[in-house]
Amino acid sequence: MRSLPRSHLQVQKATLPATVPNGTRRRILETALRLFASEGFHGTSIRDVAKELELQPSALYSHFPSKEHILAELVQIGHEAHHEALRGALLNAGTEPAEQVRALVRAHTLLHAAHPQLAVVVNEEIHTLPPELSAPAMALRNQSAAFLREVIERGVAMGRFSPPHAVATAAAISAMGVRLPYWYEPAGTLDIETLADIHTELALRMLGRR
Amino acid sequence: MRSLPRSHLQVQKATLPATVPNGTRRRILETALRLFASEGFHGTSIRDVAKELELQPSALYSHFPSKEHILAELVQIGHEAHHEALRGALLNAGTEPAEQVRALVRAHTLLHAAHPQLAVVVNEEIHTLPPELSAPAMALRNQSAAFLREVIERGVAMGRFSPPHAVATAAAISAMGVRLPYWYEPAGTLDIETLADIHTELALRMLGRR
DNA sequence: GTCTATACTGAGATAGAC
DNA sequence: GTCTATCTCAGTATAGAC
Repeated sequence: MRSLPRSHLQVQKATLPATVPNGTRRRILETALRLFASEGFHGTSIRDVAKELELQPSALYSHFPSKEHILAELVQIGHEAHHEALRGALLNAGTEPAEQVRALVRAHTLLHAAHPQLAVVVNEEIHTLPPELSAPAMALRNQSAAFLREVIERGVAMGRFSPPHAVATAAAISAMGVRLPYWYEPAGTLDIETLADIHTELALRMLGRR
Repeated sequence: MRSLPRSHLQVQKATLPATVPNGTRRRILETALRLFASEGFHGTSIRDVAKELELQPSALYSHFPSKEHILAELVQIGHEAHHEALRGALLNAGTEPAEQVRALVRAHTLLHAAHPQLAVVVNEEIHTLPPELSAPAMALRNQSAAFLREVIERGVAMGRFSPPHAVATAAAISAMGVRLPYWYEPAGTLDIETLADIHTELALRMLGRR
């Protein structure tokens, strides 16, 4: 390997949500995920993936019709897990805007901390997919973004929040989670529950909750 | 083009800081920057760059010894501009921690808003460089990160700031700027001066300034 | 579902004339 | 400093046997 890896992302075992069934297909996805996160999609060849799995390159084509379809599946899995986590969090959060923000930020942060490689690949490589392969994920992404936006707008309307700018503040809150895989190391001193608490506190401070 | 481009990044003229002298070398860097931002480093071929410039591929090798060296130059330019902007801002900011944070966040945000493609390429592709080519930029990056970290630590020590966690809050403040190119469109209703004000306000709220 | 073998294409880079 | 021509290799993917 000639390139400079993302150090802690590379060594970590690439974790996929439990929703993906075991078997060769899952092993392909896990291996591709780790390599895509470390070397990028275009920087990883079908041969690299096959070698890691001790398979011949041709064997992969029994499971996926193309390398792009492997990426598309990862992108879809990531977006489904994210959307499901936010939806579930909101469902159990009561009606108070501050509680809803807490639930959303907590879920957003925990997911990015638990699946850092998936987050990196999903966010950096979705643009390399042709539109027909990325469309379902993009739809989910828009819905997930709307969760936070709507909670903030409702909190503002109810007089609970006073952010300097609703859209920019929503982006800032989301950015905390999205950037997590680039600096946070789960093996360090800061555990992910504490981190989620910190992010909820930062989000509520940005929103000027009263 | 088969891939889904980052819509507004693709159409925008790729801007390089004024420090890069005019000439063929600059034109190569600008074109490579636009293509790398849209298609990724590995997704862009030397032939793509040459075609866009109406040159033969071999002509590029009179200006750069390899494709990787083009990327390395862009990464270096980006890090130098960033470091220079933060250093200059801090120099003119007085001694009050809140003023220093304001200056740093303002510079950080303005730079990411003014050079979105450069920010994207620098952050997503620096890892594809071999360590010897990325080392100078990595050194600058560490110094730039230290600016904000030290101002926050000093503010905490002086009793001016009360962030829930200094490191995580510094990361959150930085993330606002880094994620800007992925959602902010300069052509829209939110001008970059207002945006910089919003980000400084958000940063100071996160820090709990009194 | 995995293998061996290979087709085909596009990649980065170089040689040498002008 | 740019051109034409070309080398060499690695890439995705397929054919057909087991």
